[in-house]
Amino acid sequence: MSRLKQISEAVRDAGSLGVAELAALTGASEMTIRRDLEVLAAQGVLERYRGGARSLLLRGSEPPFALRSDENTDAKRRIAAVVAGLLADGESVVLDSGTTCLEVARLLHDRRMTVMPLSLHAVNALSSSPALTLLVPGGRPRPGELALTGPLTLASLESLRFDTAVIGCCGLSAEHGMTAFDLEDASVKRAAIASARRVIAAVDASKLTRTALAHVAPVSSLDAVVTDADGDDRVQGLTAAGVTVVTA
Amino acid sequence: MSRLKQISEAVRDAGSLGVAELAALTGASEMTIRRDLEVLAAQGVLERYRGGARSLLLRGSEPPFALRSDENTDAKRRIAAVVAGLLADGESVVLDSGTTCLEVARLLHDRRMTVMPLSLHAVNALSSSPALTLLVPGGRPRPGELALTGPLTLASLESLRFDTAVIGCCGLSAEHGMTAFDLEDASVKRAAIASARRVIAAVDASKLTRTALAHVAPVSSLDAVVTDADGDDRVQGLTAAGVTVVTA
DNA sequence: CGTGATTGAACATCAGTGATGTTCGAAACT
DNA sequence: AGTTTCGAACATCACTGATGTTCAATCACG
Repeated sequence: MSRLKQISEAVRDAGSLGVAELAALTGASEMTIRRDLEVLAAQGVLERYRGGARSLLLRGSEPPFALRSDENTDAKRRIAAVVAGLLADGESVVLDSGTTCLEVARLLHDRRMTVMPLSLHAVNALSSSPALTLLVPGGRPRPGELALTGPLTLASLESLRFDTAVIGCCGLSAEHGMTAFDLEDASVKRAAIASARRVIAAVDASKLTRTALAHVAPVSSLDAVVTDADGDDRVQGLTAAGVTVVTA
Repeated sequence: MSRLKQISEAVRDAGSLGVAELAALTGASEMTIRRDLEVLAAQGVLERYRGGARSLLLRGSEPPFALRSDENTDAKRRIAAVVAGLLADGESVVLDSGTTCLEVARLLHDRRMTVMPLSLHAVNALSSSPALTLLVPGGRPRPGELALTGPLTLASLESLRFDTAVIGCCGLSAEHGMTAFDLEDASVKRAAIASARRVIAAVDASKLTRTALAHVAPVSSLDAVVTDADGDDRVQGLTAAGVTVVTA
C-alpha cells in the first residue's frame, strides 16, 4: 500500500493526526509527511492545520482517483481482460470512467474499433493509438477523476448510438440495482446506457456489497456483469434476478 | 534542433536517405537512427525501407506536432505571455489547438477563468488546475496534434458563447486572411471565432509569410493579432488593413 | 542458393529526473 | 520570548529513458 493511501486512511480513521505521528507510523521523515499532506490537501482528501491534518473524506463519498488507481489491480486487470474479450473488432463502444474501465481502455489500445471514453484518463491511454477511432465526448472533467460530466457530455451521448456500453459503478446489487456516488456521474452513466444496444457492467467484488447514493439503473438493464467474485452469495443474488454474470 | 527534426528535414530534402548517411550526418549510431526512423514512421513523417527511409511529407502539409513543439519556443512563449495578459480573470475563453496556444494554456493554469481548449494537449496541461473551470469539447482527436475536430466539436462550440477566442493558424496575411492546412481544423476555427465576442490571433512571425490551403476568416474578423515580428512589412500590411497588431 | 548487408533483440552504460532526507532561517502559535 | 512548525534549498539515491554495442536472425540481390 502506498504511503499516501496509508496516510489518508490513518487520518480518516483518527479524524485528525499530527505530522510526527504520521512520520512514526510510516517510517518516513516529517518533511516527507508534510509534502504528502500537501498533495492530499490539493486532492481534497484532507485539510492541513499547523502540526497535522484532519480528514475531509465523508462517509459515502469516494476516495480520489489517485488513491484508487493502484488498488486491487489484479482483479481489475482480470475483469478488464474478460470485458475486452466480449468486445468484437469493428464495434463502437462507450467506456465509462473509473479505474476498472481504465484497464479496459489499456487493453483496447491496438484494437480496431470506435471508442468513446467518458474519462480523460482513458482518452489519454488511447490517444496514441493509430488503429482505433477515438471519440471524445464534451464535458467538464471532474478534478482528479477526470470523468466528463455535465450537459455537454449528455449532449454528446444523446447524439450517438453505440453497439456496447462498458459501465463501471460504485455499487451493484439485485435489490438496489446500479448506484454511483456522484449525481452527475449517475446521469452520465444513464445516458451512456441509453445510447447503447448492449450494456456490460465491469464491477470488482468489493462493489457488490456496497450501495451508493445515486441510483443509475436497475439490474434488468444490464446484459452482462463481469466480476471477480467466485461462487458468492451476491453473485447468486444477481443471477437469481436474471442477470448474466461472468466471473473473471 | 532535435535529432528527430534534423533527420526528418534531411530525408524530406533528399527525398530518401540511407541509415548510414543519417548516422554520419547526426553523429549518432546506426541503431539510434533506426529507432528514430521507427518513431518518425509511426508519426507518418516517413516510410521505412531496408537500409533507409523516404519522406512522406507533402509540400503544403504540416509537419507533425511532436516536431513543431520545441521549435521557436522563445517567440511562442513571449507571444503567449502577451495573449495571457490580454485575458481577464472571470472571462470565458476558447483556446485553439497548436503549439503557440498550448503555451498560452500553460500560462492560464492558475488563473480563475473558464477555458475550453480545442486540443487534448492543452486539456492535459490544464486538467490539474483547481482554479479554472475547464470545458472539454467533444470531437475526434487528430493523431499527434490531438486537435479535436468533427461534428461533435462543432456542436459543442455552437452551443456555447465565449468572451474571447484565442486562435492560432498556419498562415495569416492581409491579402488571404487567416488560413489553415487542414480543412476540418479550418471549420473548427471558424466555429470558435463565431462563438466568441472577441477574437485574438496568436501567430509567430513565420506564419505571416505563409498561406495555407483552407481559408478560415478574413483579417477583418480579428480584434487583435499578437506576433513577434518587429517593424516588419507584413505587420504594416496588417495594420494597413485595419487590424490591431500587438508585438511581443 | 549463397553471400553480404541490414535488422532488431538483449544487454551495458550513462545522464537526467523524481523522491526522500537534512539543514536552517523564517513564520506562527502560546 | 520561547518553542514548535514550516518550507526553501541543497545533497543523495534509485530509477527511468536514451544511447551505444554485440550478435544471431533475416532479408535482398547476384
